[in-house]
Amino acid sequence: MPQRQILVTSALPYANGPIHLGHLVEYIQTDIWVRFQKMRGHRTVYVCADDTHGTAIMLSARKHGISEEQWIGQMSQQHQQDFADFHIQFDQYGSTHSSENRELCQQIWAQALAKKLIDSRDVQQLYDPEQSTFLSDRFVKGKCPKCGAPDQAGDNCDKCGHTYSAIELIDPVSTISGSQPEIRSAPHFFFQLEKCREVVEDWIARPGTLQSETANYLRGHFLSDRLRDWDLSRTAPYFGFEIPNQPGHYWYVWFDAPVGYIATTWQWCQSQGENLNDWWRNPAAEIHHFIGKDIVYFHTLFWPAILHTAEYALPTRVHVHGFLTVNGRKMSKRDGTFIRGRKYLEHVQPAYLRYYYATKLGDNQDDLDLNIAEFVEKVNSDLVNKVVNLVSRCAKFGTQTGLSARYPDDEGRFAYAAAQSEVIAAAYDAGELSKAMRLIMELADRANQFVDQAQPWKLAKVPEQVDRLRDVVTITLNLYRQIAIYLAPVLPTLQQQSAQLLGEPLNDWRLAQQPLLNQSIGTYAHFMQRLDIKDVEKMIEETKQENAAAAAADSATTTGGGATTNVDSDAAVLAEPLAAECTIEDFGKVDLRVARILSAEEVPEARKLLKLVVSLGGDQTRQVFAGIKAAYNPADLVGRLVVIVANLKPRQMKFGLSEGMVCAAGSGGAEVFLLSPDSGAVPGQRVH
RNA sequence: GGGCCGGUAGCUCAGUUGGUUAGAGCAGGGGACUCAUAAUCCCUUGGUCGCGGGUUCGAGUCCUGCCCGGCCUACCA
Repeated sequence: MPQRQILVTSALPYANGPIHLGHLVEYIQTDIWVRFQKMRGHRTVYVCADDTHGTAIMLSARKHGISEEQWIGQMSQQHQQDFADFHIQFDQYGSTHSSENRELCQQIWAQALAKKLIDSRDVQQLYDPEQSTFLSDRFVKGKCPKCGAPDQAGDNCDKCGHTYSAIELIDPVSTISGSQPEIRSAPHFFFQLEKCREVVEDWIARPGTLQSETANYLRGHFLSDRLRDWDLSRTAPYFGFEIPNQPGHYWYVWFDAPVGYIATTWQWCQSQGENLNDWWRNPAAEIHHFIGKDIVYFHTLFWPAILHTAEYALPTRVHVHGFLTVNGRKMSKRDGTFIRGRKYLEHVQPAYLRYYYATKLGDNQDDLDLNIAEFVEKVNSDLVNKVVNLVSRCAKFGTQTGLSARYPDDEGRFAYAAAQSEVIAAAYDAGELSKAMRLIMELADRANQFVDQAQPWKLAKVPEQVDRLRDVVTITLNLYRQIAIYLAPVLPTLQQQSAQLLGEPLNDWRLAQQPLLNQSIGTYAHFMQRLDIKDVEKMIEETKQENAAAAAADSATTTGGGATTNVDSDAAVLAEPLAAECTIEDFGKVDLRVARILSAEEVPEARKLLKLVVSLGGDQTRQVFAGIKAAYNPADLVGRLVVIVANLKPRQMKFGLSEGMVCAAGSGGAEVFLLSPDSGAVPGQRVH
């Protein structure tokens, strides 16, 4: 098999919110595909980056009172931690706000200008005078100019379906400030896509470039007509790259975002001593984009046109997937189904989601439903009861006997699974992950059937049968080993555990062709635990509560203009009057940090204390005794974020050393309320 | 409004260019076994293939109308 050279990207997550289970459909799918290609021995590079520009990010930074750079910096850190914890392994993770990206954008822009593809003309737009910003359609509401329906966004009416321009809205209101926007005119720069029609049409017609539904969609919706010009610019204030020689004008985020794919590849090349042109201007190298169906047209119309303009290679294939629904419905904050990756990890291991998604993903754009009951059943019945069970039921014998020196007659079972190698590989390669999973589970069924027939538990009772027992173990573990290899792209942790037990790395697809022999077997400890639906339900319940709390807090801040009456009693502040004034320097002496509770346990001899171990990120942990026993159940605390006084002088207590203090409000006893940061905060961040 | 996609057993899905009594996994029912994480193995009950027309010797598969769901519809990210 000739070695392929494959560059793979996932869509760039927008640096304006945490990674949720919907995002993960894509990253997990891509990561599985990449791991598979690497196991097949192909030279594969997987790059991704945070998408950091645009009005929304500018506004978020403003709202939190920090610079855009600070905002996207902490977002990026959070995203990368989430990805790593779901075992998504990028070769390079960058940012669109990088010097490499700016330079590439400038080069591409210069070529577009030189080829006379950029046109400039005035555009009328709504402007928020209070916030001093132009308003994109999503930040304005008004009455539909056609049917008069209230509260419609700036592009189309969801009541009558009429599409219009934001300046046509009746009584428009800025959703940022609540003020009445004015109409202002400003020049914008347009990319003349129609001039690239032939390039795009040829590219779409290349076999393998697109799934048929994507090609149909493009032909039916765009290419049947004149391709409209694409507005590539935005007017200040905007967070992004300023256009050279055009002060006050910025590239629209969708211009510089996909260029981030190249920029991040470039960063990787620099770190590896590779040449960028070997990946982006090399006809022998493949380029694969994985994206969701909502951003198809950016990747399949503008992007190939831009690439062609700048004389880069066009993508080999754009893999488009559908959206995630939960229990058959759109993810919703109110239902608690808008689940953050971090929240998932507090309750369930990443391997289960990776496997479940794999069983449901094909090479199509159908939405994928995360059905909670099915999720639990599938994980338990496939992974625990079938696959891991194979090891679980014979490892004990294997530890006693080791593996035979010669592979025994197994009536063609190993050979069958070895022959399935290419069928399974073809399914992986085509993105038919659900088919690959089905084929692999069939192998697990066959192996379990073998064990039932061979009855090793009976052989183990007869000392003279030890040779036969060793043979049965050899067959079973080799059949299991093939399965572990085939599942390795999906379940890297299982791959490692299996490798350790078998004393051999399972990092190459071809290993499934030859049995492992003459090997001693380590001691087995459960590779996976059965999943309890209660854990999943708890995850949803907590998400629901957090979202409700966040929504309440949000509405409290946005309606804080005096219209709402404050009904809180003054009892608390009277009970504990304010302390004497302190200076900012005084406050600075107290180092408050966000921390995650790693473990919580009762201190039996203590009346009020719980012993907590909290993490400040990395391997920095603190042991803290907190007087919250009456108010909190230890099991409920594990995983949650709290605020601690991190530089408090350690204090030796009867039960051990306390290295900090957990912040809480309340009068004491059962009336104790731990402080939690809003979602987005990560352990180690200082509270200012 | 327009475009694309989907609608197959209780659930999640396979069904290649139309061809014999429509398949799998899970769930349900019965039995076996006891090595294994209430795991495993054997047998088994479930379907007017969204609805109505049409083409054909023959339609889940092709055409057409309708119903339901998802996405897109361009200075939205």
